[in-house]
Amino acid sequence: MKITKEKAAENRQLLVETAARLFREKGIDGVGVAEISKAAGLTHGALYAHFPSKDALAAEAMQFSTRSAFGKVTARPVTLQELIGYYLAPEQRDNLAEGCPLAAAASEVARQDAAVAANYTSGYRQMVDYIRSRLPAGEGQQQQAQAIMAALVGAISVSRNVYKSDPQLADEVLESVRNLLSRMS
Amino acid sequence: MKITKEKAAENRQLLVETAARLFREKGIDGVGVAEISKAAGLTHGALYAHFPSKDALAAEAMQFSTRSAFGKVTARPVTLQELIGYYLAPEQRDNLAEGCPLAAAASEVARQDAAVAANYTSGYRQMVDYIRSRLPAGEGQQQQAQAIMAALVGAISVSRNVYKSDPQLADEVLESVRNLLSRMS
DNA sequence: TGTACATCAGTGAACGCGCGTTCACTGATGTAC
DNA sequence: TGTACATCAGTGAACGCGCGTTCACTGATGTAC
Repeated sequence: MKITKEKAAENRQLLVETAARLFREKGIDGVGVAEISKAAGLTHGALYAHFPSKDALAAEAMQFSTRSAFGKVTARPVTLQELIGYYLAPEQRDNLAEGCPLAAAASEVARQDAAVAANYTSGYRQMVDYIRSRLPAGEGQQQQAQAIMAALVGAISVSRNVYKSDPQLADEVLESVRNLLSRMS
Repeated sequence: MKITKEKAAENRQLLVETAARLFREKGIDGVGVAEISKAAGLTHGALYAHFPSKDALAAEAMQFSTRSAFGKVTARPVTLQELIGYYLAPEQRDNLAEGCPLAAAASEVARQDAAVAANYTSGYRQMVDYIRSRLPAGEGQQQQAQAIMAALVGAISVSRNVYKSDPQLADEVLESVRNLLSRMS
């Protein structure tokens, strides 16, 4: 049952988007190709018509989710202050599936396929460049931007990890890093 | 072939230590009970004589590794400056198996058993308290300590993730956060 | 425009494999007499 | 101290299950005439 080229392209894109969501939610090793395919309304055989392997899909999903997260941040002009507030909101922490992949895969990427890691690195660089563009000109701009991005990733990650046993502590983590970064920018 | 109580206790401890190392190195979902048992010189059956499930072992391993990492940090009196330098050294990044579990499991704990998460939270609190004790007295001490710990976790995680595609960038991340935290403490 | 056929996205059964867990069994240790 | 027996840490085969991947097949689409 062949379908139109247009529909096939749609299905491919749907697989990437579904994978990007599920990988962030459950981890790359935490979801199978069957689950991804089913969630996209297809069978796993169809997935292999579009991607040579799960790793290849993971690499493309990482690219998609970094771009998508970056797009949300840069949709309209925001100050660094607003960016930090947006990134470290409890809603971001609780929205794993659509959140920043740099945090969602924080301890997983180093163990993944090289292509996945390469796309993670690109996503990180893109965010650092954007943060840098919002910093006052001067020496150490690049370093500051890198430190801010790393602190954001750490804050969201730790907040998620302690959330189940101590939701109040989880909120405090976000607030603390928000204050730390505000004081210095 | 029963063995002495003493030897059995040793074997149990060996399983915990081996698991703590392997879980940090490959992720909790990335190692099986067979691999852990074999690395400890036992069979998986023996593992189940000591622990009711892999989750139970994971919880104990998390407790062990947080304590062990904390012990290394507090072995001798150090300033906050030294702590940050120690934690954000490239050697720490490259020594996943014996490093800080708060970073090694950064994006994995939220998806794990509640007992694992609870021990992660205890470990985090312990580190925050220690950092706090090294901060100059004053308002916002607790917040500062939390922010520092989160930034440390983020820096190590991001540095590990970008290392494979860009080792130089990985070093820059560590240096940037080192500078950020130095400037404010 | 109508017909014949090649293409190929998608289906679903099957593959080998490793997972966490269970369980009957072993045999040296630890204990009771 | 010596003997008889209960205990239980550890072994290894087996369990059902889900994993990533392969492949023969289907049938509507797209193309060539």
